[in-house]
Amino acid sequence: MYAHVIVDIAHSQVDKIFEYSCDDDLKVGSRVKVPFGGRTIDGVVIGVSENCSVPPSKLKSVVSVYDELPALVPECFSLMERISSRYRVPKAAALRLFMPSEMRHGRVREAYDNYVVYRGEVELPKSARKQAEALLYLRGTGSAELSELAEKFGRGAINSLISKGAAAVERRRRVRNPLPMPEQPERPKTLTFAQVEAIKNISRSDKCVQLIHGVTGSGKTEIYLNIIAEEIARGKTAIFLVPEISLTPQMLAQLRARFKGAAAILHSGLSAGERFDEWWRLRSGEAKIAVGARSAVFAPVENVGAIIIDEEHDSSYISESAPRYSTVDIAKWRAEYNGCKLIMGSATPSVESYLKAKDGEYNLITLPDRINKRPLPEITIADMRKEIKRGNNSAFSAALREKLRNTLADGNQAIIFLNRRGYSQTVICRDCGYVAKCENCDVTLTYHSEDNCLKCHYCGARYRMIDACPECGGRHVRYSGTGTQRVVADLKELFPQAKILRMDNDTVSGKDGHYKILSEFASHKADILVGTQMIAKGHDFPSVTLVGILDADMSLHFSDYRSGERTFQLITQVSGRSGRAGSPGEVVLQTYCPENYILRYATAYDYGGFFENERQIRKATCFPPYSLICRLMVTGEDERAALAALKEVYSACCELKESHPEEFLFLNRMHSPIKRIQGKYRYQTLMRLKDDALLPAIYDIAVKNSSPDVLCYVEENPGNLS
DNA sequence: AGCACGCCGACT
DNA sequence: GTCGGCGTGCTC
Repeated sequence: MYAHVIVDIAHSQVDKIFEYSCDDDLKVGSRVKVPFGGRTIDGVVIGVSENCSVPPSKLKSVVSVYDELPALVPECFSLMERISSRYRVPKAAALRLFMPSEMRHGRVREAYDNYVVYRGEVELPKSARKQAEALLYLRGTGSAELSELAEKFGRGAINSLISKGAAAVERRRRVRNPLPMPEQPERPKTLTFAQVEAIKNISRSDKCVQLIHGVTGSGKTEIYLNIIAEEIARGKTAIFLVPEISLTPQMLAQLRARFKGAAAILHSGLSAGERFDEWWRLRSGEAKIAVGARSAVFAPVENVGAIIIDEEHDSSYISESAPRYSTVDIAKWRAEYNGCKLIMGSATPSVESYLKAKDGEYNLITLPDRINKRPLPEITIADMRKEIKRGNNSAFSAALREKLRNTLADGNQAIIFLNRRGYSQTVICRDCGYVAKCENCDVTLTYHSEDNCLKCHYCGARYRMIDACPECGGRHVRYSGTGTQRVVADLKELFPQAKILRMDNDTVSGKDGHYKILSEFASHKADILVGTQMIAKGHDFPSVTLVGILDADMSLHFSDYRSGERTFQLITQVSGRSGRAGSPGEVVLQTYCPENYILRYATAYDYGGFFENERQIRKATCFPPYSLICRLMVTGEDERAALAALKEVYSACCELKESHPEEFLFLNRMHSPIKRIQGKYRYQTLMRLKDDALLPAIYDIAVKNSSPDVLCYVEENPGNLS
């Protein structure tokens, strides 16, 4: 037999099938070790054949097979083909998506513990006190972990019992369980009429993609869980995707209560071992539901009955490193392959998806009310220009302060949202205007008070705080702008008795970081949660009755066609954290431009109005989804080499424009707004295209001009243009 | 991607 | 005379 192998080298020159002789029982999908150019490397068997197309002189044989059960399910190969051709990456790069990275090179394995098992009584000398104690204990428990026994009774005593035959050592598999929690009681929930109707609507629909537009708190999660339960009952599996970090304690508890061990978590926060074990639980069929962030769309499940993408609009569903796949694309392909439905949900669907639903490509399900007709929180606009005129220079409007005081007095919780980490935005010299910048990146540094230093939020570099201006020697160095740290400090002064938690990139470092902060807040161990973007997503905190949005218009001023959409989504999502249980919630939205139409629609919870307005603007100006923005990035440490590559790339794009003038709405080359990140210069060719017809050609230009020292890549409708 | 093979400059 | 620079080419 001959194995057709893709070797684990993601390079165009070896992006082909290599043949090896192998045993007759080698299964397609197996991970193997193969000799390759004088060394041994990993590969994946994508097919086997009776005959061989390479000359015998070249032929070598498979060295070893990693797993009994082939790691890859058959579906992977069709996905591999589509990914590698759609995103122009070598097949090996596409294959890597299907396995946790730690599994490559066989770095992680199953974990085992040594157990001591009781075998029976033996005659012990009177003097052997410890042995007698240990034996008594062991008789009671039947078996116990070796390390635990050794600690209790001494390793010597245990060894003696083993040699006398009273006990034996047994190796037992230990399945590493991420975020272990006590057994969750099943809480039977009766569905509302609207939820039942939504589920019926979905099952009746003959369309592949279902879009649930449901206001925050309308009970989308319960709909997902019911659909999953139905599919599991039919013997199918399910994939449940949530945005990057929103695998909240509540969500986990619900899943565990409902599905027990049938749910497996795939998440970047897991340890290598935990991810390995969860992955194999899915692969072996023991677990049926893959829950996780975008990479879980590649979960090793067969016979998929439903794929769910919660918070469909979230930017974390687009991969930011090669292959730059869209999770929705992959999910559609998998749904197609399995003949199942893709169910996407959001309170603020992306303009693109909502348009597809309106146009009839997706089935649209609308849930206009919160559960039990609970009202959406009322949003009060605080005009910060007036506050300043009144002499209030603090970060908090009078209205927000007042409402915070009341909320705390009532024993409720509040969330304060702002989009800026650190203590203050930056330090500026009042004498000459000098602003501290990172040496490796073209961005200003942010002051962090806890370690009294300046940090770069792009590369993480730390610099000593300056007390004099390095340019002019002036001593009037001042902070400007407010960050989360500063807000916490100010709040502590205003409300010394309140317990305040901060959640941003600085405080959630490490495994389970988010989980810890969120569960601390959820169990009411703090009164106020201050945070960035990451507190906006899908969390359910029943006692939160006040949400303060400190800089609502910050994201409005980015020169980006999606800034309006993002601001609307952000305000709606953050507001949705308020008043989810008993008492009605409130929101204070602070802004310097209260008349802005996006803020008007957001405060009125008018998604329909927002969408129609936005759609007309996009159509009139020819922006996505009525066109495709394509950014061809050129980055490298050597500025001259990068510029040379940019020139090549740009002239290739110009040629393309000449042969297809009707496709191009815009074409230009330029510096990226941030000229350097982590020591790499960044140039770009920016295009706006009528449709995706020329995409393959543009990917081609990027691939052809990439070299070891200059990286070229394509971004489609990039989320930000920094 | 690695690691061979291969052809020209400054050293024990 | 050789050691080593990294330019092309191949890996079943």
